[in-house]
Amino acid sequence: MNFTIKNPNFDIKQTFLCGQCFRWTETENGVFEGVAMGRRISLKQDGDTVTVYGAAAEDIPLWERYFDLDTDYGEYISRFSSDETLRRACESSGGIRILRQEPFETLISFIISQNNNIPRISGIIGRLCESFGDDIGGAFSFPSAERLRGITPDDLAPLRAGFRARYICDAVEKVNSGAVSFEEIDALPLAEAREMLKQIVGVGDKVADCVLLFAFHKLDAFPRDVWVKRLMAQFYPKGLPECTRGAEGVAQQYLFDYVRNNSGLTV
DNA sequence: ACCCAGGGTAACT
DNA sequence: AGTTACCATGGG
Repeated sequence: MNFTIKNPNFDIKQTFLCGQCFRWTETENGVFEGVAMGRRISLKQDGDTVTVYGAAAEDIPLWERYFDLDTDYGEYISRFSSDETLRRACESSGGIRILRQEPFETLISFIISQNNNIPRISGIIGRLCESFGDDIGGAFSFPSAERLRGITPDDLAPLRAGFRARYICDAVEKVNSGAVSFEEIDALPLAEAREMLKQIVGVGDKVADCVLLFAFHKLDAFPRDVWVKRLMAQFYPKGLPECTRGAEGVAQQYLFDYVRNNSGLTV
């Protein structure tokens, strides 16, 4: 079935292409297709109306949660706009919503992301899904940690993930053993949740914060990649402005998308 | 041939 | 505590 979403500050193109997720692709003029939570849907946006195609009726609440439709982003935009740089970032990228993605998929995806570029990240993830995920009718789900139990770097050779293969294996093992517990991470404050994720070889501050922001919706997480380090040095040498307090991750994503899409900025 | 890519690790000061 | 080579792969 199909259903529609009317929600302010929701731009599917910005949301899907801002680098927080890797399994949504624009197939034809404005139509996005992808797989999340083992389900395949497509979406199209006309003005403030987003139409979702191919969703099961009972999954509507699940998608509403995935797209974070209950969060008032207008409030963040209003707060941020007291700062001039952030005001411009909101203008350019304020249609981004921080998705509530699946923890395991997000963890593996951002392990793969390190010292890598977005097209190749998507390629490696796609091959992981084709190799180990379930065929859900023309697409493949992201494999579970349980499905990947006991995997070795050699098993992952077809992915061409390079030195990251052993990091993936370590993550699978620690998730399956319970050393890394998503239930505990969900309940823990940012710093302690970060330390739990950093037990995994190949997970440092940046990857951990991406997982905490894009899967666990800890909006105070502030992933510092090369782009963010550059923009912080240029615009905020003394740190983020007060107006971002408690929603640093939302500001991060607006700023990241803003500087990446405006090559005129000297960052 | 060289550089970079949503970094992290190990081995150095 | 702060710096640096190296990591595997692919595109410019």
